[in-house]
Amino acid sequence: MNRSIISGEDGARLLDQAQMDDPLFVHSIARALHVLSVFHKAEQPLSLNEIAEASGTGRSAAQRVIHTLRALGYIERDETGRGYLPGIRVLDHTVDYLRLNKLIERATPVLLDLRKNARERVDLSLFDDLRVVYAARLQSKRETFFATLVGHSVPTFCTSGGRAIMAHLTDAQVDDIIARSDRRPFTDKTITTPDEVREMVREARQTGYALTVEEVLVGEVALGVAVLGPGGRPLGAIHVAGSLSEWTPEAFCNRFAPLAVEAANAINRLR
Amino acid sequence: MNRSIISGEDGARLLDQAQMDDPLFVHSIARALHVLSVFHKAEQPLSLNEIAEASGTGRSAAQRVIHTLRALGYIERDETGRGYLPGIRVLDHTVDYLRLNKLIERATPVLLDLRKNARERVDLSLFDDLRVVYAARLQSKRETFFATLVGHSVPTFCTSGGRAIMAHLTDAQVDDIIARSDRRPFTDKTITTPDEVREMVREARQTGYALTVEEVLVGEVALGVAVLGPGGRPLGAIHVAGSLSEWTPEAFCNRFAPLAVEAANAINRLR
DNA sequence: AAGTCGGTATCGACAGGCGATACAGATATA
DNA sequence: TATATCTGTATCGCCTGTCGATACCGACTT
Repeated sequence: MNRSIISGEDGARLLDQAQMDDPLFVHSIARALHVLSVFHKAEQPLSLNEIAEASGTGRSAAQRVIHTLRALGYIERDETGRGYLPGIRVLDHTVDYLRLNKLIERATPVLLDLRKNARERVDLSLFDDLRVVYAARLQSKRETFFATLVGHSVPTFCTSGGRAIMAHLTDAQVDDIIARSDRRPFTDKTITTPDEVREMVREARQTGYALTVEEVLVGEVALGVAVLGPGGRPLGAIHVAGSLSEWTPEAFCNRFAPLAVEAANAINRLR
Repeated sequence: MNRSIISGEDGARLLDQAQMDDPLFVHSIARALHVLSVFHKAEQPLSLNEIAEASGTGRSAAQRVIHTLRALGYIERDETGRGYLPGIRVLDHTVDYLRLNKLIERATPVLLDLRKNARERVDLSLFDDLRVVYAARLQSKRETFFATLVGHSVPTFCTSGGRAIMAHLTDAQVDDIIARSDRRPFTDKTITTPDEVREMVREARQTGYALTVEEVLVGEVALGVAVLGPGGRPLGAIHVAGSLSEWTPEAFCNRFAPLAVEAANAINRLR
């Protein structure tokens, strides 16, 4: 049974025991955000009871949290039908994050230029440990709903950008990421064995880019190149994604690898 | 002095007296989210003291809130230089909001199709009282950084989409929105007087769309059509935006008004 | 050194959030 | 119609977890 792409990576980091007895840690904040995070696994509006159960919070606490988040605009009622949904207010923080992120700012013009030349979908993803998060998405002609979503995250180990990023980490760090990752496959082609992933990373170290074929989405070929920060540390990656109905993996690679590598270099130089 | 587009509309709704003595209202949540909202007015990383001052929270409380939000990934340190920034974790909620919003889901394919035909920038904005919030952005060839930001918000009264939305409200509601809006101009062409705005809304009621020329961005012409929900209530709008270097307002209107109206109808029918 | 600013840590008091419980309306099952 | 099970909402006293004050440490400036 393959994994659904819909729910994506679970961003909910379970609160470890460590911060349970951190005197500076404000638990009510964690509870509230944990309640809001429950929607990450949801595929429809959630009722009070569902939220309470899914978040492990009691009914009473969940009620008060929802009440508060609703008053602040972070949760809304589903207009048609019953239940709650995330509120539009979360988008205020989205734009704050995107706006204030220096990498996104300096990458955007380069990406727009790349998309103009490539005429395929171009994305910028940000490295976040076990996952990469799409922060900018420039569509091509025909796309799916999910290919337009900012904030969508996918595992580092099985994406082109993630492998290009790992190519700039030490072997120990790569092994660590692979070991801690949930490596359930998305498609029949998802490469999940540690050895194979390591091999892909080694290849990426040679060529300067990583190519994945149908590892996350059937019919999709994607090419990723890492974007670097101070000290050569990888901060994210740029992706070019196309359809196997139009390209063989080899042709795709020949056509876009130089463009993408050049774009990544341009971004790195802007530092 | 014209208003900067950078900071956008201030999404921070001040907590009224009403919820001060609401027994269900959890104040620590409000405080935390208020601290996070401080970045809405920021244009660079903020220090602890700046956050404390800007949020009106004391140093101690701000410290604990920041500490907690940082542990959860909602705030990060600026790697180069000092201070704090919003954390990547906020994008998890972004994707939850976008994913679970039925309007966005059913509008996306239509928008992608519209952009394919129009070959200009196409946006979907959502109606949120005094402002409209961009929820989907499909770029054209050359764009600016800000034109790619999901979550960016602009005032209802002076945008094409906002006026198209107001055309579906009662006169009383329109007057209310105009009266409560911060009507400082963005450019020299921003129409700010209540009478003129009302006149534009009346026009939009006639034609079924609204056109704005350089009211938010110099050199930009934008056309908006409302998207409706149950009972004919406007939920948002689709926009087509182009450059005055390529189009006269009339030509732009003749070319794209039919396309945009048709697209909006298609979205409404999908209900 | 003396001053400022950034970030961190400690601690006792008391407000404010916690859980339990109850209530009301809608939809379902018999 | 009665009964059950969902919704969402409201009340209240106890006790815990958060608050503000204050102190501390290091990095820059002057």
